[in-house]
Amino acid sequence: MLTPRYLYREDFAQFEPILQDAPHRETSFRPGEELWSLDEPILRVHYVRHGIARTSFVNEDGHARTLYFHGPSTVFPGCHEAQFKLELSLVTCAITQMETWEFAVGEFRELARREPELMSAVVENYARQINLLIYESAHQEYNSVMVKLCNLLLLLCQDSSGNAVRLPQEELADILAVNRVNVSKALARLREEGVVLPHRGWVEVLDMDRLAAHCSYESLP
Amino acid sequence: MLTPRYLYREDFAQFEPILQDAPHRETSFRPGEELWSLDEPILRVHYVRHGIARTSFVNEDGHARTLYFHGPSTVFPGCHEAQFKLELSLVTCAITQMETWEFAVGEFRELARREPELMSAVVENYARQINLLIYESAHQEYNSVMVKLCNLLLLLCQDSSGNAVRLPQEELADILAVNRVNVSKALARLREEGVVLPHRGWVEVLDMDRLAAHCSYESLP
DNA sequence: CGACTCATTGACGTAGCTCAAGGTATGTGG
DNA sequence: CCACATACCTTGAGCTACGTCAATGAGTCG
Repeated sequence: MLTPRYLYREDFAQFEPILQDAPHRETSFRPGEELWSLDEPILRVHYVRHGIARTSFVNEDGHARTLYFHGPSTVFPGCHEAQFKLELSLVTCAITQMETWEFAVGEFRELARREPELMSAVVENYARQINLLIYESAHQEYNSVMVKLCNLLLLLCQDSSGNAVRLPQEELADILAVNRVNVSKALARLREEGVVLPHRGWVEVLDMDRLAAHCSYESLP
Repeated sequence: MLTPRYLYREDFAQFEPILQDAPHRETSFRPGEELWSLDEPILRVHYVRHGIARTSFVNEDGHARTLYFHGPSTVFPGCHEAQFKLELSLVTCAITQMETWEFAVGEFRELARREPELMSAVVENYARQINLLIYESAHQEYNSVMVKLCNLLLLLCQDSSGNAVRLPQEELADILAVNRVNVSKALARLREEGVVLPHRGWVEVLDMDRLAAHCSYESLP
């Protein structure tokens, strides 16, 4: 039974030889550079060789909500044919140095049709996205900032198999769609309880069990 | 450019002959009957011949959030292999009399692998779900109850190509994850403005243009 | 050292939740 | 056709979690 994941990685590792043989362009991005930008329809697909990118949705007022992170051996944004208005408001931004293989979305789609295994992996990947989004919109929405934050910290620790969440508080707030100040206040309470130790730019989890005790059922493994 | 849709229909109409030939079981459901229930892993796929179902996510505390509606010629929930913990909290319930063809999920998956066109339709369908969920979790979350409600009414009218939303206020509240009382209050304001006329069990939209004026950019066609 | 980003803390206002009481359509059985 | 039960809807009062604003502090880098 799988729990939601914010960081995607390794989902397409087995297809690297196939992808290498298919026509593509080798591209690289510096930290902060955008893989695609606002108002840009989705015409390219990236296979990540190295580095991590963040995809977020930018509202009319400029508020950005982080949706997920893409790590090595992942493909995004996908290969569906329909074009959605909302996709124009998505931004993907390299947060570390990145190397990718870039495909035209139509060619990637044809490749996937010829290779049923690859197509199945695309479906699995979409299913994982749906799972995360249902989790956020149907479950997290009802939780208090405190529970939301604990859920997020727990899931991020599971993603990275460690006890360090290497994101600044503003990033955490953007993932949760809550105010940065309230993230700080919730962390202060958790620090008093001895559950976490906030640092500049990252959060250290001291007591994973007590963190889990704050979490909701859907977030536990 | 497509906007989000809460009601799915006709997406798989062209595959009806293929599906008819594949091994399946003809099933029917009365209004209120559950196609699948809480704590039930997803082992079956339905192709809807007639009627409408509602899928919702049920929280620990019993709060249900409506995710989407499935109408004629749609397939759901899909055919991915991974099993997510969250899926145990999903409930699909017939809201009208329904006739469906039921497939074992594994067999449907094999069928889709043999028929690339069908697999592509599955991908398009997943993409549409992702689009709706991003809309809800990244966009609607920031809006006030008033704007949320107007967005929903507009999109539902587009789904049904009419000016009547045939859902009780409690259903609207469950889609928006807001309180039923606040839906009532927002509708009262819209009634004063002459935009809508609330009835028992449904809402009539009197002035579509002024309704759209309340809506946010992402919700407009 | 100064400039920058990131974090902390407090004061304040308000949107939306909860509770509660009452009103109005719809359906059923006598 | 009326009495009654059952949804569904309306409106108001009170509370609180969270957003906003603002001022200060603390780590990092050139």
